[in-house]
Amino acid sequence: MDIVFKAINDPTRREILRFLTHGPQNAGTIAQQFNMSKPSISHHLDLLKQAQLVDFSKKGQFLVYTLNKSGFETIHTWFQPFTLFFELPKPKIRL
Amino acid sequence: MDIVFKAINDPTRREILRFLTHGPQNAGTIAQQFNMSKPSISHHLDLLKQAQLVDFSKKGQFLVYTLNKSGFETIHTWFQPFTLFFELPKPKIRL
DNA sequence: TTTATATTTAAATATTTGTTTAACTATTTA
DNA sequence: TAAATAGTTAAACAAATATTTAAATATAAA
Repeated sequence: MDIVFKAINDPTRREILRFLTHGPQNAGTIAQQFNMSKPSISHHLDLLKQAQLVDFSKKGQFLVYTLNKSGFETIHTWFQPFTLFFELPKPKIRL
Repeated sequence: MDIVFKAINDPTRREILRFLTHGPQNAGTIAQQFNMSKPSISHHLDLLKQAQLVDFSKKGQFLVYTLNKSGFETIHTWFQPFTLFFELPKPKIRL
């Protein structure tokens, strides 16, 4: 659980997640969006992977990253009691 | 925005937030829940305050902390696009 | 094969973070 | 007023983090 919160703490990683809502992307394509070295992005992707916020599959020489529902469910589960407390509009994620 | 994610990154701070769903609590009462020095808890409360996840008011010699909706709304707003993403129909087979 | 491309892993480093002890401020009680 | 209580602020430091450059791995193209 800790790893998910660690993962979304970094602004670059949050941008990567946002970028992936547009669909699956190669590591290189993701790296291009940021003024940052590839190893740094690779490190961020690794952390997002550990948090199960992204997943990847190998397509030839490319690694294609996608959003992974599991990590987001973890966040949702943590957040739920507070939405009840405040009666915030409920996130519509399907569990 | 960054400060909110920083705030919820720490497990002690997440426990404090959870504890406050039971209602307003004095700093001292909060500190008692944790095997940790008061200054450390005070520091965590300060960060939660900066993130607008908690608020406090002075009652005599006591500081009474409560949950603050603002910070949670920030999290909710950030989370929303991902809930929408996972509601979309499953990706179709590529032709 | 050899070379180029895509990406990760490793090593090094500066910055940030969480914790503690000690000192300080404010309020209550005797 | 003096002493006790509630809590914060300050200083110091070890541990964790994000970044970079350089080296390594794997696949594709020539």
